[in-house]
Amino acid sequence: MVGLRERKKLETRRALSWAAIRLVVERGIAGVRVEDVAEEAGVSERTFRNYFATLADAVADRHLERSLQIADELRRRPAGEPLWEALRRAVETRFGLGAADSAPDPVWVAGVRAMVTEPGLHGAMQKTAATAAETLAAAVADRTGTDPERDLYPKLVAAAVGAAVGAATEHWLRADPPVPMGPLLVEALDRLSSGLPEPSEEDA
Amino acid sequence: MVGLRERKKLETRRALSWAAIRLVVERGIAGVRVEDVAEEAGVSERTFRNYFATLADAVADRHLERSLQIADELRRRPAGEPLWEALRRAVETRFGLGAADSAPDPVWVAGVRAMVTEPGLHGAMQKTAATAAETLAAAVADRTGTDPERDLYPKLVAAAVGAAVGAATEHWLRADPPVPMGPLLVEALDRLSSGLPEPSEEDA
DNA sequence: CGCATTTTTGCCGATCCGGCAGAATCTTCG
DNA sequence: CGAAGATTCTGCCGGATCGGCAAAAATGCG
Repeated sequence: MVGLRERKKLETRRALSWAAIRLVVERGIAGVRVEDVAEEAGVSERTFRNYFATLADAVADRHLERSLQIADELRRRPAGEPLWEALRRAVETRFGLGAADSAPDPVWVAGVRAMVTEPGLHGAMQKTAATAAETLAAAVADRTGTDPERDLYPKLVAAAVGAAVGAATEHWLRADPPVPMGPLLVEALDRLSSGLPEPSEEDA
Repeated sequence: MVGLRERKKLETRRALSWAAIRLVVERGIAGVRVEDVAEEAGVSERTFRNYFATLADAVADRHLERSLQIADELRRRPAGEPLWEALRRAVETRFGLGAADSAPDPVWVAGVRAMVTEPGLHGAMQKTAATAAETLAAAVADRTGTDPERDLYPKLVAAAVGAAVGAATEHWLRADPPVPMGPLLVEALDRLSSGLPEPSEEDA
């Protein structure tokens, strides 16, 4: 039972985050004040601060929400499925933007590009990655019967997956001509689960 | 030929960073103002800002310097050595604190603990990791004859190694009773280079 | 020593940041 | 429905951050 309150809160949060993304894409982070974002979202500056500590956090929030869904999706995969298979599917489902058939939301793509490009956003992005990794580690631990507190394994897997997604994203943004995201993700994860052997020859 | 100028500049930088670490360990990040750090290091607050954008950056700077050395060390490894062997040695050399024989610097350990513990430092730490990963990726690319711009491989490896070091560090800090860092690092990297297979049974 | 270059510093306005308390809004319960 | 209770929004405010600017100090060089 989600009351009106919860819903409005989430609405405000998303409105603020989207406003922050739009404005930062438009003017660059240096040209955006917290006040501007608050106004764009129709709340006071003080309210902005009730939701986010910094402008960068607001920008990164949409990315965080997406990232956290990987763990959700992993838990949703059938129990019998091998871990890396499940991880690949989970990541593909939640991050496989830019498929050949459906064009991704241009605002979102511009937003991601800004997040990767603007140095002022890197901190928040990395913090996002860390949070997502922790959540994913818990899901991996549950699936593999390990303990995040005692075993190195789940956090290692989570961090490695995060690294793979990050590397794939960066590569995807740079790609010219554009390539679909899905295959890049699959390639990165497959390499990971094969132990990252040195590429034998030119595999351009 | 490094002039007096260069040397003094580096000295000031390190003095500021160490001062920041000491004070943050002592009072927590919330209890430290930039002004305090500047005073402790014997320079003006404005000068602090010539070196670091934020207090957190100053704290993380020693860690950054260490992290960048992994790439140096990798380049120093013999060319014939397999990549993962070289990576393991490089990481072990630069990060293998807490060996059974020599106790690590307590101030440094407390500093690392603070960096991992204090949420206010996470952003700077992650930024550090990202910078180090980029540098390491370049070294990996050189060694494997790949191109960081075109190939996914070097960044993927660098990010994965960073993840392994991070997971090992976190685990090391939590370990009670304390365990030496070296073996943890080796374990993490070996698992990586074996494709992170699911742990078969209880391997407590 | 005297000049060129680089670094340090004080000054200052814009902005950030978060505690506080009252107003506004939603929720629960009689 | 209406009042009490809980939560959120907002204005106010002072301390701290942040970075541009130009004068002063330190360093390097001929």
